[in-house]
Amino acid sequence: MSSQNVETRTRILEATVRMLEEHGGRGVRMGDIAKAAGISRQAVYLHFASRTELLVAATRHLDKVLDVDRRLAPSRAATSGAERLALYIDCWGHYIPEIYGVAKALLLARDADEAAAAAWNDRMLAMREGCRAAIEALHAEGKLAPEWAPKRATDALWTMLLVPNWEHLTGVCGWSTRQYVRWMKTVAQRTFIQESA
Amino acid sequence: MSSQNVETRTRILEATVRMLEEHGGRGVRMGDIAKAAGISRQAVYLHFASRTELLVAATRHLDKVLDVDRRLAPSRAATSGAERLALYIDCWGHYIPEIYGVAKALLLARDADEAAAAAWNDRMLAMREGCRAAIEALHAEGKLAPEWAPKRATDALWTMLLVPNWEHLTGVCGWSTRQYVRWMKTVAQRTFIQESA
DNA sequence: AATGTCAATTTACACAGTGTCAAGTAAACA
DNA sequence: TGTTTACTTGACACTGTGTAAATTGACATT
Repeated sequence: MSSQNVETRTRILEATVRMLEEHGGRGVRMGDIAKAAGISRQAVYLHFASRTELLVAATRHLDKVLDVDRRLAPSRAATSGAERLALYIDCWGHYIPEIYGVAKALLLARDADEAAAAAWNDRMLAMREGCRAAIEALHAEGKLAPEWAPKRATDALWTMLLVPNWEHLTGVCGWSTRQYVRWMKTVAQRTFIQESA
Repeated sequence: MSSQNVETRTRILEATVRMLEEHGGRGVRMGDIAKAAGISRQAVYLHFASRTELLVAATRHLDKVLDVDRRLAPSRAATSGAERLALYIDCWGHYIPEIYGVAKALLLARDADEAAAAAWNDRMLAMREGCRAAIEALHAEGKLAPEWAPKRATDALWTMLLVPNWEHLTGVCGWSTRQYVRWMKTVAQRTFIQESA
């Protein structure tokens, strides 16, 4: 793998991310990406075996560039379950708009391609892990509202935070991401945190 | 339009609904539907100009068969805002699994076809109207939690009740529809109904 | 200077699914 | 008998993905 090879690969990934961002993840073809990267469509296949593989690689590339781990640090450092929950929602809620183009493309590819579905699943399972940790922190403090088993609460929080909900609220309803985050925090607090007398 | 014509049209619609139910709205082609209806693929185009048009007609057909209006009656007859909200969630929550196949197909077609997107939008706006009415009923009683403007609360409830959330909870998380309905009611109550002292 | 290697190019094509078009058929009806 | 209606068959255009083969141009090795 020569350095030329790596450079071209990176250029393709950057072009992919750029194009997907610009077009909201819709209607971007292999040829469009190739053109944006300044190479031929077929040359893209020298680096990525399929469209899905390219999308998955673009997702990973973007995660690296945006440094997910650093962003998650505040939530991990929280001193209470309630704080951890709020900080996690903050982090994820502001992350969504930055990955939206690529995420949407993968989300769409999912319908046609099993591999894309699996890749998206993986990603969402990683996100679920954050939800689980926040719920677990609450549970450990005895602050999880008593009617929720931790697993069930995790599923519920996980579902609330799914990309399509952000998409609908900001796209169709016209909310800002800030409003979205605020609503998610409110609902999560009222739903999962035990009311203290 | 002869009676022969109408009969065939109905047969196509029924085959469409059946096939989409069976396959969860995925991977059903025009040829498959034609075969299920006992006619040639091209004959389908004598009745419906495009796949999208067929899907939209199938949606309407199913709505008629399942009699949405009758189902909504209990919610409309509710004597309090809280009751109206709960009954609406009940009604819609149990309706989703019955329309899921067709709804999913339309949801998928949306990505490629503007007309499908518009049709789905229409449908969802009708659903929103139910949300609005429930929130409005709460608001009229002074029971809407004070931090929510009615429009914003409507958007929030609307989003919660979107099909993908049901899909995720019942599909990926393995919840039953009953559990889904229960969780939605709980969240809606805690989020939108003012805590009385 | 000849040779080999490698990235990338161009051209061509297979495949799936939608939608169109033209010609033909079979029954109903005037 | 001729016409209309509903449908059939078969062929084909279009789009986008993915595959394959022959070619070019730059570099490195010997």
